[in-house]
Amino acid sequence: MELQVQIRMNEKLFVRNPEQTDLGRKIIQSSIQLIHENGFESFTFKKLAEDIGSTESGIYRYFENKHRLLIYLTAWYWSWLEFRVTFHLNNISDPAIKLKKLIQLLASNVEDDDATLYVNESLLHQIIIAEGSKAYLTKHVSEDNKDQLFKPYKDLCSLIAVVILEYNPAYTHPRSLATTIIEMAHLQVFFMHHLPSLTDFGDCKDEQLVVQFLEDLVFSSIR
Amino acid sequence: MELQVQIRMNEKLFVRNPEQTDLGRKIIQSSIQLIHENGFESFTFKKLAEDIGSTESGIYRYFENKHRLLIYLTAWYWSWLEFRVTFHLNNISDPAIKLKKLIQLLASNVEDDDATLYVNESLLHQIIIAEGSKAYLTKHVSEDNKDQLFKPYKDLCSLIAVVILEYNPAYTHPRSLATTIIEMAHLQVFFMHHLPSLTDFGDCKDEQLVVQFLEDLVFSSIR
DNA sequence: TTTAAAATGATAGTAATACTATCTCATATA
DNA sequence: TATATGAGATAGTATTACTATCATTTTAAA
Repeated sequence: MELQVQIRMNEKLFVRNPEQTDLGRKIIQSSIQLIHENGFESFTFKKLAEDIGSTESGIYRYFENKHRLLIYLTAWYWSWLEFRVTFHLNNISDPAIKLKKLIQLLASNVEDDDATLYVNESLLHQIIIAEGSKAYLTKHVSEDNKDQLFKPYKDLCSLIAVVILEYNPAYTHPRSLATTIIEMAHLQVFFMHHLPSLTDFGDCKDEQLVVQFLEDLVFSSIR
Repeated sequence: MELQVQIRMNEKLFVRNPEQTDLGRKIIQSSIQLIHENGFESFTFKKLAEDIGSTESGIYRYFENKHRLLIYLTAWYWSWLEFRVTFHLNNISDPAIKLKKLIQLLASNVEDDDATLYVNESLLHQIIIAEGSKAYLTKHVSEDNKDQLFKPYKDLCSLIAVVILEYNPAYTHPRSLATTIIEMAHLQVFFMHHLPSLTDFGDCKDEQLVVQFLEDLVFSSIR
Protein backbone atom coordinates (compact mmCIF):
# COMPACT_ATOMS: atom_id res chain seq x y z
CA MET A 1 0.00 0.00 0.00
CA GLU A 2 1.35 3.37 -0.91
CA LEU A 3 -0.06 6.05 1.30
CA GLN A 4 0.18 9.62 0.09
CA VAL A 5 -0.27 12.11 2.87
CA GLN A 6 -1.59 15.52 1.95
CA ILE A 7 -1.71 18.17 4.60
CA ARG A 8 -4.33 20.84 4.11
CA MET A 9 -2.73 24.16 4.89
CA ASN A 10 -4.30 27.45 5.89
CA GLU A 11 -4.74 29.69 2.82
CA LYS A 12 -3.16 32.64 4.53
CA LEU A 13 0.16 30.84 4.72
CA PHE A 14 0.89 31.38 1.05
CA VAL A 15 0.03 33.50 -1.95
CA ARG A 16 -0.41 30.52 -4.22
CA ASN A 17 -0.61 26.98 -2.85
CA PRO A 18 2.80 25.41 -3.41
CA GLU A 19 1.50 21.85 -3.09
CA GLN A 20 -0.50 22.08 -6.28
CA THR A 21 2.17 22.84 -8.83
CA ASP A 22 5.52 21.51 -9.80
CA LEU A 23 7.29 24.80 -9.16
CA GLY A 24 5.57 25.12 -5.80
CA ARG A 25 6.74 21.71 -4.69
CA LYS A 26 10.25 22.47 -5.90
CA ILE A 27 10.19 25.64 -3.80
CA ILE A 28 9.33 23.64 -0.69
CA GLN A 29 11.86 20.95 -1.38
CA SER A 30 14.71 23.29 -2.18
CA SER A 31 14.00 25.77 0.58
CA ILE A 32 14.25 22.96 3.11
CA GLN A 33 17.59 21.96 1.62
CA LEU A 34 18.98 25.49 1.53
CA ILE A 35 17.80 26.58 4.96
CA HIS A 36 19.17 23.40 6.41
CA GLU A 37 22.54 23.93 4.76
CA ASN A 38 23.17 27.60 5.35
CA GLY A 39 20.62 28.70 7.91
CA PHE A 40 17.61 30.95 7.58
CA GLU A 41 19.56 34.21 7.79
CA SER A 42 21.63 33.56 4.69
CA PHE A 43 18.70 32.07 2.79
CA THR A 44 17.34 34.32 0.04
CA PHE A 45 14.73 33.96 -2.68
CA LYS A 46 17.42 34.64 -5.24
CA LYS A 47 19.49 31.66 -4.13
CA LEU A 48 16.35 29.57 -3.97
CA ALA A 49 15.38 30.58 -7.50
CA GLU A 50 18.82 29.78 -8.84
CA ASP A 51 18.77 26.42 -7.09
CA ILE A 52 15.57 25.32 -8.79
CA GLY A 53 16.22 27.06 -12.10
CA SER A 54 13.49 29.62 -11.70
CA THR A 55 13.43 33.33 -10.93
CA GLU A 56 12.88 35.50 -7.89
CA SER A 57 9.57 36.74 -9.21
CA GLY A 58 8.53 33.14 -9.60
CA ILE A 59 9.02 32.49 -5.91
CA TYR A 60 7.17 35.65 -4.92
CA ARG A 61 4.10 34.27 -6.68
CA TYR A 62 4.02 31.59 -3.98
CA PHE A 63 5.25 33.32 -0.85
CA GLU A 64 5.08 36.92 0.23
CA ASN A 65 8.58 36.77 1.72
CA LYS A 66 11.01 34.37 3.25
CA HIS A 67 9.59 34.77 6.74
CA ARG A 68 6.19 33.66 5.50
CA LEU A 69 7.87 30.68 3.92
CA LEU A 70 9.42 29.82 7.27
CA ILE A 71 6.02 30.06 8.93
CA TYR A 72 4.64 27.80 6.23
CA LEU A 73 7.36 25.22 6.85
CA THR A 74 6.82 25.29 10.60
CA ALA A 75 3.06 25.04 10.18
CA TRP A 76 3.55 22.11 7.86
CA TYR A 77 5.88 20.45 10.34
CA TRP A 78 3.51 20.81 13.30
CA SER A 79 0.59 19.52 11.24
CA TRP A 80 2.63 16.55 10.11
CA LEU A 81 3.76 15.89 13.65
CA GLU A 82 0.22 16.07 14.98
CA PHE A 83 -0.84 13.56 12.37
CA ARG A 84 2.07 11.31 13.33
CA VAL A 85 1.27 11.62 17.01
CA THR A 86 -2.41 10.89 16.48
CA PHE A 87 -1.48 7.90 14.38
CA HIS A 88 0.94 6.47 16.94
CA LEU A 89 -1.33 7.12 19.90
CA ASN A 90 -4.21 5.38 18.23
CA ASN A 91 -5.52 2.41 20.22
CA ILE A 92 -3.34 3.19 23.22
CA SER A 93 -5.54 3.73 26.23
CA ASP A 94 -2.99 4.17 29.01
CA PRO A 95 -2.20 7.91 29.19
CA ALA A 96 1.22 7.18 30.69
CA ILE A 97 2.20 5.17 27.64
CA LYS A 98 0.71 7.86 25.43
CA LEU A 99 2.85 10.50 27.08
CA LYS A 100 5.99 8.43 26.74
CA LYS A 101 5.26 7.83 23.10
CA LEU A 102 4.63 11.53 22.64
CA ILE A 103 7.91 12.56 24.18
CA GLN A 104 9.67 10.00 22.06
CA LEU A 105 8.11 11.39 18.89
CA LEU A 106 8.99 14.95 19.82
CA ALA A 107 12.57 14.51 20.92
CA SER A 108 13.96 11.80 18.72
CA ASN A 109 15.28 12.19 15.24
CA VAL A 110 12.90 11.59 12.40
CA GLU A 111 13.68 9.73 9.23
CA ASP A 112 12.49 11.03 5.92
CA ASP A 113 9.25 9.19 5.39
CA ASP A 114 8.32 8.64 1.78
CA ALA A 115 4.68 9.45 2.20
CA THR A 116 5.48 13.01 1.21
CA LEU A 117 7.65 13.17 -1.84
CA TYR A 118 8.96 16.70 -1.82
CA VAL A 119 9.34 17.21 1.95
CA ASN A 120 12.40 15.77 3.62
CA GLU A 121 11.04 15.41 7.13
CA SER A 122 14.41 14.67 8.63
CA LEU A 123 15.90 17.94 7.40
CA LEU A 124 12.72 19.80 8.24
CA HIS A 125 12.89 18.51 11.79
CA GLN A 126 16.41 19.91 12.11
CA ILE A 127 15.27 23.22 10.66
CA ILE A 128 12.50 23.46 13.21
CA ILE A 129 14.98 22.85 16.00
CA ALA A 130 17.31 25.61 14.87
CA GLU A 131 14.94 28.11 13.26
CA GLY A 132 11.44 27.23 14.39
CA SER A 133 11.08 29.78 17.12
CA LYS A 134 12.01 32.59 14.72
CA ALA A 135 8.62 32.04 13.16
CA TYR A 136 6.87 33.59 16.15
CA LEU A 137 9.63 35.68 17.77
CA THR A 138 8.73 38.80 15.80
CA LYS A 139 7.04 42.13 16.29
CA HIS A 140 4.11 40.94 14.20
CA VAL A 141 3.29 37.72 16.10
CA SER A 142 -0.10 38.97 17.10
CA GLU A 143 -1.23 39.82 13.58
CA ASP A 144 0.16 36.54 12.27
CA ASN A 145 -1.66 34.84 15.08
CA LYS A 146 -4.93 36.49 14.08
CA ASP A 147 -4.45 34.94 10.65
CA GLN A 148 -4.26 31.57 12.43
CA LEU A 149 -0.74 30.94 11.16
CA PHE A 150 0.25 29.18 14.35
CA LYS A 151 -2.81 26.99 14.61
CA PRO A 152 -0.97 23.72 13.93
CA TYR A 153 1.39 24.42 16.83
CA LYS A 154 -1.54 25.23 19.07
CA ASP A 155 -3.39 22.13 18.00
CA LEU A 156 -0.46 19.96 18.92
CA CYS A 157 -0.18 21.77 22.23
CA SER A 158 -3.88 21.12 22.91
CA LEU A 159 -3.54 17.48 22.02
CA ILE A 160 -0.68 17.05 24.48
CA ALA A 161 -2.56 18.99 27.14
CA VAL A 162 -5.51 16.62 26.75
CA VAL A 163 -3.30 13.59 27.32
CA ILE A 164 -1.76 15.26 30.37
CA LEU A 165 -5.25 15.82 31.80
CA GLU A 166 -6.19 12.26 31.01
CA TYR A 167 -3.29 11.17 33.16
CA ASN A 168 -4.08 13.61 35.92
CA PRO A 169 -7.29 15.65 35.61
CA ALA A 170 -6.25 17.77 38.57
CA TYR A 171 -3.02 19.05 37.04
CA THR A 172 -3.22 22.81 36.81
CA HIS A 173 -0.80 23.70 33.97
CA PRO A 174 -1.38 21.28 31.12
CA ARG A 175 -0.76 23.75 28.31
CA SER A 176 2.35 25.30 29.74
CA LEU A 177 3.70 21.85 30.42
CA ALA A 178 2.87 20.88 26.85
CA THR A 179 4.79 23.81 25.38
CA THR A 180 7.61 23.08 27.78
CA ILE A 181 7.83 19.54 26.43
CA ILE A 182 7.70 20.69 22.83
CA GLU A 183 10.21 23.49 23.18
CA MET A 184 12.62 21.59 25.38
CA ALA A 185 12.49 18.51 23.20
CA HIS A 186 14.02 20.75 20.56
CA LEU A 187 16.18 23.09 22.56
CA GLN A 188 17.91 20.42 24.61
CA VAL A 189 18.85 18.66 21.40
CA PHE A 190 20.16 21.91 19.96
CA PHE A 191 22.16 22.65 23.10
CA MET A 192 23.43 19.09 23.24
CA HIS A 193 24.99 19.52 19.83
CA HIS A 194 26.11 23.13 19.91
CA LEU A 195 26.37 24.33 23.50
CA PRO A 196 26.76 21.04 25.33
CA SER A 197 27.71 22.50 28.69
CA LEU A 198 24.17 23.84 28.95
CA THR A 199 22.92 20.27 29.19
CA ASP A 200 23.80 17.00 30.90
CA PHE A 201 24.12 15.13 27.63
CA GLY A 202 27.27 16.63 26.17
CA ASP A 203 29.31 13.48 26.33
CA CYS A 204 27.40 10.98 24.28
CA LYS A 205 25.05 13.27 22.37
CA ASP A 206 22.20 10.82 22.35
CA GLU A 207 18.63 11.99 21.88
CA GLN A 208 17.46 9.22 24.18
CA LEU A 209 18.98 11.11 27.09
CA VAL A 210 16.78 14.08 26.28
CA VAL A 211 13.82 11.73 26.23
CA GLN A 212 14.85 10.46 29.68
CA PHE A 213 15.14 13.99 31.02
CA LEU A 214 11.73 14.98 29.68
CA GLU A 215 10.00 11.85 30.91
CA ASP A 216 11.38 12.44 34.35
CA LEU A 217 10.37 16.10 34.24
CA VAL A 218 6.85 15.43 33.03
CA PHE A 219 5.94 12.47 35.18
CA SER A 220 7.23 13.91 38.40
CA SER A 221 5.21 17.06 37.70
CA ILE A 222 1.89 15.45 36.98
CA ARG A 223 2.11 12.55 39.39
CA MET B 1 25.53 55.23 48.96
CA GLU B 2 25.59 55.33 45.22
CA LEU B 3 26.74 52.06 43.79
CA GLN B 4 27.96 52.01 40.21
CA VAL B 5 27.99 48.56 38.74
CA GLN B 6 30.44 47.90 35.96
CA ILE B 7 30.27 44.57 34.19
CA ARG B 8 33.52 43.41 32.68
CA MET B 9 32.74 42.07 29.24
CA ASN B 10 34.68 39.64 27.06
CA GLU B 11 36.84 41.55 24.58
CA LYS B 12 35.62 39.47 21.67
CA LEU B 13 32.11 40.83 22.10
CA PHE B 14 33.01 44.16 20.58
CA VAL B 15 35.50 45.94 18.34
CA ARG B 16 35.91 48.84 20.74
CA ASN B 17 34.59 48.70 24.27
CA PRO B 18 31.35 50.69 24.28
CA GLU B 19 31.38 51.21 28.02
CA GLN B 20 34.42 53.45 27.89
CA THR B 21 33.25 56.25 25.66
CA ASP B 22 30.30 58.51 25.40
CA LEU B 23 29.41 57.34 21.91
CA GLY B 24 29.73 53.71 22.98
CA ARG B 25 27.34 54.17 25.86
CA LYS B 26 24.91 56.00 23.61
CA ILE B 27 25.04 53.04 21.20
CA ILE B 28 24.06 50.65 23.99
CA GLN B 29 21.34 52.89 25.32
CA SER B 30 19.78 53.64 21.96
CA SER B 31 20.06 50.11 20.57
CA ILE B 32 18.10 48.84 23.56
CA GLN B 33 15.43 51.46 22.87
CA LEU B 34 15.22 50.76 19.15
CA ILE B 35 15.29 46.97 19.34
CA HIS B 36 12.62 47.10 22.01
CA GLU B 37 10.44 49.38 19.91
CA ASN B 38 10.68 47.82 16.47
CA GLY B 39 12.27 44.42 16.98
CA PHE B 40 15.67 43.13 16.03
CA GLU B 41 14.78 42.42 12.39
CA SER B 42 13.96 46.01 11.55
CA PHE B 43 16.83 47.39 13.60
CA THR B 44 19.72 48.75 11.50
CA PHE B 45 22.95 50.59 12.24
CA LYS B 46 21.74 53.39 10.05
CA LYS B 47 18.65 53.98 12.18
CA LEU B 48 20.76 53.64 15.30
CA ALA B 49 23.24 56.20 14.00
CA GLU B 50 20.48 58.64 13.14
CA ASP B 51 18.93 58.16 16.55
CA ILE B 52 22.08 59.15 18.40
CA GLY B 53 23.23 61.74 15.90
CA SER B 54 26.22 59.80 14.70
CA THR B 55 27.03 57.86 11.54
CA GLU B 56 26.99 54.25 10.45
CA SER B 57 30.75 54.09 10.30
CA GLY B 58 30.80 55.35 13.84
CA ILE B 59 28.79 52.35 15.02
CA TYR B 60 30.95 49.94 13.09
CA ARG B 61 33.91 51.10 15.11
CA TYR B 62 32.22 49.51 18.13
CA PHE B 63 30.42 46.48 16.77
CA GLU B 64 31.17 44.25 13.80
CA ASN B 65 27.51 43.95 12.95
CA LYS B 66 24.10 44.02 14.51
CA HIS B 67 24.14 40.36 15.43
CA ARG B 68 27.29 40.89 17.46
CA LEU B 69 25.59 43.77 19.18
CA LEU B 70 22.71 41.47 20.06
CA ILE B 71 25.14 38.94 21.49
CA TYR B 72 26.74 41.73 23.47
CA LEU B 73 23.39 42.78 24.91
CA THR B 74 22.47 39.23 25.85
CA ALA B 75 25.88 38.61 27.41
CA TRP B 76 25.51 41.83 29.37
CA TYR B 77 22.05 40.79 30.49
CA TRP B 78 23.11 37.35 31.70
CA SER B 79 26.10 38.80 33.52
CA TRP B 80 23.92 41.37 35.19
CA LEU B 81 21.38 38.72 36.11
CA GLU B 82 24.05 36.47 37.56
CA PHE B 83 25.25 39.36 39.68
CA ARG B 84 21.72 40.03 40.81
CA VAL B 85 21.11 36.41 41.61
CA THR B 86 24.35 36.08 43.55
CA PHE B 87 23.48 39.23 45.45
CA HIS B 88 19.98 38.07 46.37
CA LEU B 89 21.04 34.54 47.27
CA ASN B 90 23.74 35.81 49.55
CA ASN B 91 23.30 34.63 53.16
CA ILE B 92 20.46 32.30 52.26
CA SER B 93 21.38 28.77 53.25
CA ASP B 94 18.22 26.86 52.49
CA PRO B 95 18.52 25.69 48.85
CA ALA B 96 14.73 25.54 48.54
CA ILE B 97 14.45 29.22 49.32
CA LYS B 98 17.36 29.90 46.99
CA LEU B 99 15.59 28.15 44.15
CA LYS B 100 12.37 30.02 44.76
CA LYS B 101 14.23 33.32 44.81
CA LEU B 102 15.98 32.32 41.62
CA ILE B 103 12.80 31.51 39.77
CA GLN B 104 11.33 34.76 40.97
CA LEU B 105 14.29 36.70 39.64
CA LEU B 106 14.17 34.95 36.29
CA ALA B 107 10.47 35.11 35.58
CA SER B 108 9.31 38.38 37.02
CA ASN B 109 9.56 41.75 35.43
CA VAL B 110 12.58 43.85 36.27
CA GLU B 111 12.56 47.53 36.99
CA ASP B 112 15.22 49.76 35.56
CA ASP B 113 17.78 49.94 38.33
CA ASP B 114 19.81 53.11 38.41
CA ALA B 115 23.11 51.44 39.15
CA THR B 116 23.77 51.38 35.40
CA LEU B 117 23.06 54.68 33.80
CA TYR B 118 22.89 53.85 30.13
CA VAL B 119 21.25 50.40 30.34
CA ASN B 120 17.53 50.23 30.83
CA GLU B 121 17.30 46.80 32.42
CA SER B 122 13.54 46.65 32.13
CA LEU B 123 13.61 47.10 28.36
CA LEU B 124 16.62 44.83 28.06
CA HIS B 125 14.76 42.11 29.90
CA GLN B 126 11.93 42.35 27.40
CA ILE B 127 14.40 42.25 24.53
CA ILE B 128 15.97 39.08 25.90
CA ILE B 129 12.55 37.48 26.11
CA ALA B 130 11.69 38.23 22.50
CA GLU B 131 15.10 38.19 20.79
CA GLY B 132 17.51 36.48 23.16
CA SER B 133 17.50 33.09 21.57
CA LYS B 134 18.36 34.58 18.18
CA ALA B 135 21.81 35.21 19.63
CA TYR B 136 22.63 31.51 19.52
CA LEU B 137 20.19 30.14 16.94
CA THR B 138 22.59 30.64 14.05
CA LYS B 139 24.83 28.61 11.78
CA HIS B 140 27.86 30.07 13.54
CA VAL B 141 26.99 29.18 17.14
CA SER B 142 29.95 26.91 17.51
CA GLU B 143 32.51 29.50 16.42
CA ASP B 144 30.86 32.14 18.57
CA ASN B 145 30.93 29.65 21.39
CA LYS B 146 34.64 29.10 20.92
CA ASP B 147 35.10 32.84 21.40
CA GLN B 148 33.31 32.41 24.74
CA LEU B 149 30.51 34.74 23.72
CA PHE B 150 27.93 32.72 25.61
CA LYS B 151 29.92 32.34 28.79
CA PRO B 152 27.64 34.55 30.89
CA TYR B 153 24.66 32.38 29.99
CA LYS B 154 26.63 29.27 30.84
CA ASP B 155 27.80 30.74 34.11
CA LEU B 156 24.24 31.45 35.15
CA CYS B 157 23.27 27.95 34.12
CA SER B 158 26.09 26.52 36.25
CA LEU B 159 25.10 28.62 39.21
CA ILE B 160 21.54 27.34 39.04
CA ALA B 161 22.73 23.77 38.57
CA VAL B 162 24.80 24.09 41.72
CA VAL B 163 21.79 25.20 43.75
CA ILE B 164 19.76 22.33 42.32
CA LEU B 165 22.44 19.88 43.43
CA GLU B 166 22.56 21.50 46.84
CA TYR B 167 18.90 20.74 47.18
CA ASN B 168 19.22 17.22 45.86
CA PRO B 169 22.74 15.92 45.18
CA ALA B 170 21.30 12.85 43.50
CA TYR B 171 19.39 14.71 40.80
CA THR B 172 20.70 13.61 37.43
CA HIS B 173 19.91 16.56 35.11
CA PRO B 174 20.81 19.76 36.90
CA ARG B 175 22.04 21.65 33.84
CA SER B 176 19.18 20.73 31.58
CA LEU B 177 16.77 21.64 34.32
CA ALA B 178 18.58 24.94 34.74
CA THR B 179 18.26 25.84 31.07
CA THR B 180 14.65 24.71 31.18
CA ILE B 181 13.99 27.15 34.00
CA ILE B 182 15.80 29.98 32.24
CA GLU B 183 14.21 29.46 28.84
CA MET B 184 10.74 28.77 30.12
CA ALA B 185 10.81 31.72 32.49
CA HIS B 186 11.08 33.79 29.33
CA LEU B 187 9.08 31.81 26.82
CA GLN B 188 6.03 31.33 29.01
CA VAL B 189 5.91 35.07 29.56
CA PHE B 190 6.21 35.65 25.82
CA PHE B 191 3.45 33.14 25.07
CA MET B 192 1.30 34.54 27.84
CA HIS B 193 1.31 37.92 26.14
CA HIS B 194 1.31 36.98 22.47
CA LEU B 195 0.08 33.41 22.05
CA PRO B 196 -1.88 32.96 25.26
CA SER B 197 -3.58 29.72 24.30
CA LEU B 198 -0.19 28.04 24.49
CA THR B 199 -0.19 28.67 28.23
CA ASP B 200 -2.52 28.44 31.20
CA PHE B 201 -2.09 32.11 32.07
CA GLY B 202 -3.90 33.80 29.23
CA ASP B 203 -6.65 35.27 31.33
CA CYS B 204 -4.89 37.39 33.86
CA LYS B 205 -1.45 37.70 32.29
CA ASP B 206 0.37 37.73 35.57
CA GLU B 207 4.04 36.76 35.76
CA GLN B 208 3.41 35.29 39.20
CA LEU B 209 1.52 32.47 37.53
CA VAL B 210 4.61 31.60 35.51
CA VAL B 211 6.58 31.59 38.75
CA GLN B 212 4.01 29.19 40.21
CA PHE B 213 4.24 26.89 37.22
CA LEU B 214 8.04 26.82 37.33
CA GLU B 215 8.22 26.26 41.07
CA ASP B 216 5.86 23.35 40.75
CA LEU B 217 7.82 21.95 37.80
CA VAL B 218 11.19 22.28 39.47
CA PHE B 219 10.36 21.06 42.95
CA SER B 220 8.41 18.06 41.83
CA SER B 221 11.33 17.09 39.61
CA ILE B 222 14.08 17.33 42.18
CA ARG B 223 12.16 16.17 45.21
C1' DT C 1 -9.16 21.71 -32.41
C1' DT C 2 -9.30 26.19 -31.15
C1' DT C 3 -9.16 29.56 -27.65
C1' DA C 4 -8.62 31.56 -23.43
C1' DA C 5 -6.80 31.43 -19.05
C1' DA C 6 -3.22 30.30 -15.95
C1' DA C 7 1.50 29.56 -14.86
C1' DT C 8 6.11 30.50 -15.73
C1' DG C 9 10.29 32.80 -17.45
C1' DA C 10 12.92 36.87 -18.66
C1' DT C 11 14.20 41.31 -17.81
C1' DA C 12 14.40 45.69 -15.55
C1' DG C 13 14.32 48.65 -11.92
C1' DT C 14 14.18 50.61 -7.02
C1' DA C 15 14.91 51.45 -2.20
C1' DA C 16 17.09 49.74 1.62
C1' DT C 17 20.69 47.04 3.86
C1' DA C 18 25.19 45.83 5.21
C1' DC C 19 29.00 46.91 4.85
C1' DT C 20 34.28 49.26 3.55
C1' DA C 21 37.28 53.10 2.76
C1' DT C 22 39.11 57.54 3.20
C1' DC C 23 39.69 62.13 4.76
C1' DT C 24 39.07 65.77 8.02
C1' DC C 25 38.70 67.69 12.44
C1' DA C 26 38.61 68.13 17.41
C1' DT C 27 40.61 66.93 21.62
C1' DA C 28 43.58 65.11 24.84
C1' DT C 29 48.07 63.83 26.30
C1' DA C 30 52.95 63.50 26.50
C1' DT D 1 54.36 71.29 19.96
C1' DA D 2 53.80 66.81 18.11
C1' DT D 3 50.99 62.81 18.17
C1' DA D 4 47.68 59.61 18.96
C1' DT D 5 42.72 58.87 19.55
C1' DG D 6 37.92 59.31 18.75
C1' DA D 7 34.44 60.85 15.92
C1' DG D 8 32.03 63.19 11.97
C1' DA D 9 31.45 63.51 6.88
C1' DT D 10 31.21 61.62 2.60
C1' DA D 11 31.44 58.20 -0.94
C1' DG D 12 30.97 53.92 -2.83
C1' DT D 13 29.74 48.80 -3.51
C1' DA D 14 27.46 44.39 -3.45
C1' DT D 15 23.49 42.29 -1.93
C1' DT D 16 18.78 42.04 -0.42
C1' DA D 17 14.04 42.45 -0.77
C1' DC D 18 11.13 43.50 -3.26
C1' DT D 19 7.63 45.40 -7.66
C1' DA D 20 6.37 45.71 -12.43
C1' DT D 21 5.94 44.43 -17.12
C1' DC D 22 5.88 41.53 -21.01
C1' DA D 23 6.59 37.42 -23.61
C1' DT D 24 6.05 32.54 -23.77
C1' DT D 25 4.59 28.05 -22.52
C1' DT D 26 1.28 24.89 -20.52
C1' DT D 27 -3.28 23.56 -19.36
C1' DA D 28 -8.04 23.26 -19.47
C1' DA D 29 -12.50 24.55 -21.39
C1' DA D 30 -15.46 25.46 -25.39
